[in-house]
Amino acid sequence: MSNPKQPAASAPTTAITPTREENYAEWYQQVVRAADLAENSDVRGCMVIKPWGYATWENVQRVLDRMFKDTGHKNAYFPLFIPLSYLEKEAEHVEGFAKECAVVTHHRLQPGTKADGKPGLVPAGELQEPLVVRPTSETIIGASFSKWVQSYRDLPLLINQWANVVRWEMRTRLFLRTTEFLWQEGHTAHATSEEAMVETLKMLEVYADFAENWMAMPVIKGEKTEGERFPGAVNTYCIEAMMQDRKALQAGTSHFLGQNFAHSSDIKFSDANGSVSFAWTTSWGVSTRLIGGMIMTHADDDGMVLPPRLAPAHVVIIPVTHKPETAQAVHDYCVKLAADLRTIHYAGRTIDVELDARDIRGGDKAWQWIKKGIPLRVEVGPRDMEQDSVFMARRDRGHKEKVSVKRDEFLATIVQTLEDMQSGLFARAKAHREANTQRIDSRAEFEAFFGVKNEAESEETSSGGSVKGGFALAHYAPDPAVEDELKAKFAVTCRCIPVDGNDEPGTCIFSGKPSSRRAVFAKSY
RNA sequence: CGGGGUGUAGCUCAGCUUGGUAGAGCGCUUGCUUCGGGAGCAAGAGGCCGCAGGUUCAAAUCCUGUCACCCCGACCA
Repeated sequence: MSNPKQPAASAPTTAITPTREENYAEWYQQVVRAADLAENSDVRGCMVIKPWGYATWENVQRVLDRMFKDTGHKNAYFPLFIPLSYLEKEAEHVEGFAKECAVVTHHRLQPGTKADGKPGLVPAGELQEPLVVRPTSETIIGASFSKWVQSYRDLPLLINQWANVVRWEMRTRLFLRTTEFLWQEGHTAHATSEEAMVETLKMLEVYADFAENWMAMPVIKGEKTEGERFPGAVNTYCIEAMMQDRKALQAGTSHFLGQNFAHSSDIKFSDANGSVSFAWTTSWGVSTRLIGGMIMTHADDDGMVLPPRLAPAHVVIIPVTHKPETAQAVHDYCVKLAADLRTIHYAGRTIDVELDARDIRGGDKAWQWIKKGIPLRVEVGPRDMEQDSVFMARRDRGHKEKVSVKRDEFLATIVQTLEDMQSGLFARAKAHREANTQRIDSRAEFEAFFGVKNEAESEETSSGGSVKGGFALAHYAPDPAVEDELKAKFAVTCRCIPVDGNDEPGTCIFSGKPSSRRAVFAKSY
């Protein structure tokens, strides 16, 4: 494939322009579009999740839902609308979310004159009390919990809901931060502080397990410092992943809420001795942001790369049928191959197959699937059929690197091949994180590692290849003032204080105070 | 809410300075030739130039107003 307009030495072409090196943020948008995962809606800040993206989310849901049920949780559904007064009950909670709430004030439209003087429909029937579109559901679920919990025998109460929420963000990006997004939120109530904390950490573990073993995205489990804590929580735990541009992505959170929401929602129970106590609650969630994490962890300059275990389809069969005399036979052969593949079990379901018999050119077709990130592509033409073999390409290898495999062998090894890709993706992502994680032992080293803010920004827009930083592991005695300064000067935040048990005494590189372990610092999404 | 920018075909944009009946590329439709890795040629469909005023014989173009969106900041899963 040569480009007549360019000299022979022209750079290799990529399916996505710009490349990650050239402009990471724009590359991300282009991958989402080229992979047909989602698109912008006419509604500001909202996205349309397209079938390929939604099917990926459905796989996330299916696997996580099983994990939640296996840990004793039940699904339920609570209203989209939250009375304003509910939100006002928990002081920190209001403060945290008030600035980004969509508020419903009317319940009817009627013909009238709009603000711009034109005739049209105008809101009528003002509500006595405005309703807030849930930015999260602690308060309204708390209201139910207070009714459901009377006795210690009602505890623990382990509930999850799959829902949409709305947070009126200033700046949005597909999957990573949209005004409306899909998520799950777990809400639990317990008799003791200890039990609630065990739950909080158990679900953190579930998230880490899912991220690493299903998304192939290595994560660091840790606790947030005060400034990054969920509004109203006593402790917030998180999983943090490193994206290919070395920025951190918070991929999931689990909160120990203490008795804060039990107080504000009046969740009380009588214990075995007949004395009344407030319950201890937790909440935890992951969202469609995970899809953004998958993209930024695995995708390359040719588009999406899906971890096989969560891919909407594992393999696409592309019949090569441009010779009319063999077209029908090839097609029949492919239908049979698809049927046989669909009997094979993999990662909790059967192999999902796309048989792409569309009447478009083969090269174009193959590239569409490359961009969508399907793990395996197999071409079957008359020559392959004669030899009873398929021509297979893996998405984690070069797009020209194809091998002829006997049909039986292909069927016998496909599970192993997919698992191989799955673990390969994880290993690659982990190696990238480790290569860009540094132990930092002084403030000077820290500043050199991240550079000053303005410098970093100009680098980002021009050549992403020289962006400084990554994960810095430094001793730190938590202090909000220090974090404010780091954010202002370096656009760096304390991502978390890891809970991996690797305690190590030292001194804070900012204050010189004693520190019992290293924290993770990074630029973040 | 501050600072910058942009509204023209489904998408990306040119045209505007210097007014003269609407353009390109991609995509789409049809036909022919191609076809084991992003095809070529030909024909075709598709736009009240964001909206409202004004200037003018004449406005995508100049003027005024307005709305929307985008980017940068403050805020965030």
